[in-house]
Amino acid sequence: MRIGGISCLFETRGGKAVISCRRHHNIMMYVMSEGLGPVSQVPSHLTRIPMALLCPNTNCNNKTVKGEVIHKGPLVTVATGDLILKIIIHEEDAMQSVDCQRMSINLIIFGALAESVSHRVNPGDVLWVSGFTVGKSPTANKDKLHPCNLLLSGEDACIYISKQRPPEPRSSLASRGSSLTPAEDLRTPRAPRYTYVRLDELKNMAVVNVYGVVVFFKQPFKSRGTDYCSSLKITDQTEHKIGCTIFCENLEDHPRIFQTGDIVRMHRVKVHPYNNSLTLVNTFGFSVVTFSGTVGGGMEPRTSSKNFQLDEDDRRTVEELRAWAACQALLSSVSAAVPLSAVQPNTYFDLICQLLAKASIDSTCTLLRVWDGTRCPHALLKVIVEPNSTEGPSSFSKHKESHIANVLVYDNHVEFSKHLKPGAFLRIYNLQAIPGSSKVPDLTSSQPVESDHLAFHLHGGTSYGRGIRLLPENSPDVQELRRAMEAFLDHQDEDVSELNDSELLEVWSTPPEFIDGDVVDCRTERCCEHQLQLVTLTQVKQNTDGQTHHVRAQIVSYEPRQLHRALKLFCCSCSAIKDVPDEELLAGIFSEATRRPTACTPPPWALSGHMDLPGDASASKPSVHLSTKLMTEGKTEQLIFLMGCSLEETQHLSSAYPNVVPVAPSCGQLALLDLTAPFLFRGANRHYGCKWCSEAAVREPSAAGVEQIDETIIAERAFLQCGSNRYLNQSGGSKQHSSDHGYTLSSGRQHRYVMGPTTQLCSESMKACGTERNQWQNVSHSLSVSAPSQSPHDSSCPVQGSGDLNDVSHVLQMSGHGSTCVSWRTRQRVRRGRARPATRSAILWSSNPAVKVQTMHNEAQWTRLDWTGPEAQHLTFKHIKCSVF
DNA sequence: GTTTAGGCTTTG
Repeated sequence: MRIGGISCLFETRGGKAVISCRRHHNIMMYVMSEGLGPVSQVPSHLTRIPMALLCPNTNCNNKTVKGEVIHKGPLVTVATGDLILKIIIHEEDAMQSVDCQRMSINLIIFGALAESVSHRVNPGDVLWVSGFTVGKSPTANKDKLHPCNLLLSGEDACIYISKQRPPEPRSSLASRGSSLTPAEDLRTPRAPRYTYVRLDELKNMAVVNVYGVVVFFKQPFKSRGTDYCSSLKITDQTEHKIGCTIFCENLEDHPRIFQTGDIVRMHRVKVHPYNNSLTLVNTFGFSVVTFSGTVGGGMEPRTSSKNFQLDEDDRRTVEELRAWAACQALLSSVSAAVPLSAVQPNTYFDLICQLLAKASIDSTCTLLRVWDGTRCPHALLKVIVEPNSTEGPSSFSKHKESHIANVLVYDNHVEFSKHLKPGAFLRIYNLQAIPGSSKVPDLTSSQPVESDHLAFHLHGGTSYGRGIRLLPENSPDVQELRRAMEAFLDHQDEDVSELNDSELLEVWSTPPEFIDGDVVDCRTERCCEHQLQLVTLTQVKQNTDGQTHHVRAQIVSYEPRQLHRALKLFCCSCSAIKDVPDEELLAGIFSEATRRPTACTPPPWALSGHMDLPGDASASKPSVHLSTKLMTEGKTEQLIFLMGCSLEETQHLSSAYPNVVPVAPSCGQLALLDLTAPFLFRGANRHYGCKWCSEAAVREPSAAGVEQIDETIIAERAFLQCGSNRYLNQSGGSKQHSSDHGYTLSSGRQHRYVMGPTTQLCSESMKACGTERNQWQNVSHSLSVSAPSQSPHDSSCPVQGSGDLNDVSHVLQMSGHGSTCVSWRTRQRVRRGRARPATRSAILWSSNPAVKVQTMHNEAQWTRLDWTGPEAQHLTFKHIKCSVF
């Protein structure tokens, strides 16, 4: 409703209308009283449209979308002062047949409406929205919600709110079993509910379900038995504090606690006596769900359970515990996370940060280079490490460097750190800030450690909850971190904009062939000590005398648009560079190979047989060839040669066997497939041969040969892990992967393919074909990058997600071998109420592997690159603005 | 239907 053209806030409470008008805000929000039927208050000219039917060209005139709020994000203030709020609503009464991804949708609300809604809407409320526009959701691949967003801004945007019934005064902890109203029973038949026991009513050896506020916790650590062990202490309104010990083999089954004050719901824990008190230990069927402890915060359950239930009573219980805990002293003394800007010397604190780079110092110490967008007022410890021992960028701009903290983590945390990737968001628990000099292990005298600087140490062990936790993207802490980083980057942009582009010689895509004859203004933040002599980039490239030139470069756009195209296969032997083949092409090569006549003489060193693939009794069985030598050494499964498998099946099997080589009959003998296809599958990583340098022959592997693979793999382990982490899954496990690739990768007992009892061994009449050693030397020479497949994510949103992009640049930097392509991070920014991609990315190629391309770490600033003449001949500039100086 | 650990008074 709009009154006299003045935008208003209109509420009805208990049947009474409350109208307030604000001249300067366009707020159209209606809070409907519970007593009145909400539908009757939504204007009749609005037609409800099911969420499933929403698409970017939907006609939104006089349409309304209804849904229950299942998530409310924080109110975000962007650099321009605009406000943005994201809410997820769920269409509860959608038809069963509807694609469930389309039943929940993001609402992006801008301006004053965002602020009002943020204050008045809570999870559980039901909204009718109108006056929206439909946009493509850039996060659909990630959040698995509706492929569209509803955007609410401007005068037409309007939200009708039906408030959730206020909590009843009774305690929901007491008697859940009888709390259903008859109406609820009739509407939705529910699974049996759980009864929760208060912490003062625990009976010895009873198996119970409990709720509690976390007052202490340790991250899961490896026990001496088979499991990881989590230790936590919880309390509730009874003020009893109960220790809990959770043993689970899988980390994801442990409570996902980020901080004290979080709320846990545990099912099936057993009460054990210990030291004159009671402890809860998980028992069969255990499951745990964790919620943020923030009053009014989101209700996203953190759990790995697939069938968990969460109803109104649960939400109420969580809110009651939140409200209760907020008034207790028990949590006020806990160490809250502290930004770098507020770190005090000689204190222990938690740091929420992003990992930028890491480097191993020695077997007991790893350096984590982190930042949180704020600057520590104290001088920070500098640790000098070899650039090639660093994972992630080895240097940063001076400005960014001043915001980076060096964290030294010890002992058990070293192991955990191995799994961290640059770009990850972390909470580091119980960091100590130590002033003064600090000895860092294994640093030579040429690598001095500065004194009187603040050093951050994460000591070994798990005492005081010491540990590191990966934070998910949707955590409020990460969102806040991102805002701080955006602020940093925005500030940086302001510095850059002071440069006058017209004063610079700009070169797009290719180096210029001439200079206008005018003197180029060489003002720059860097001073060059050499004599300045202006030359063109062409002259730089043609120069053969080895003179060093300085080139100033700034990225203005990026290529290729599809990120996976940024990865190239590079052959060190012949310097060939080629694209990573896409999945369709590869599938075709495998498919063609399976159709070949199978008559073939296996080599004499192999034992051959068949492999049973589950669920495919009618199809011809793939052949498998194993090395007799490896078998006698007990390494039968180290390396298998597979014939007659599709790409998908090969990928499946590579999750169960460490080294899988696809082969096909060729001229009656065993041969590798066309070398366009990978010749070795190692987990999620694929290794490619070079068509020009490698022979497509299969030779007998030896233990030495297999070790050679291992050496190669070990040498490249970090970058291989990168590939595997990116393309296998995000959950850290090795089980699922579906939509991105169109097939599922599985491992573990459940889906493991086995070589069944039908394996036939026929070792006679086989023929050798070559020596063993060269084959694997070829392997080490020709393998390059793990192959990403063409995923819908890449093709539709090439610049989405800094994580992916970080991965790419990371992979490229790690690829070593002279594969000199460099990529920069891009970032998505929100400005003036709209998401606007600010692309700062480029790829620089060198056709000569000997040329080491210098890295530019600051995507928005001019960076100086130094090359000597002969090296420059091999350089190609793409989509960067260059100026010689 | 077995085992693991059972905070903590740190500290390279």
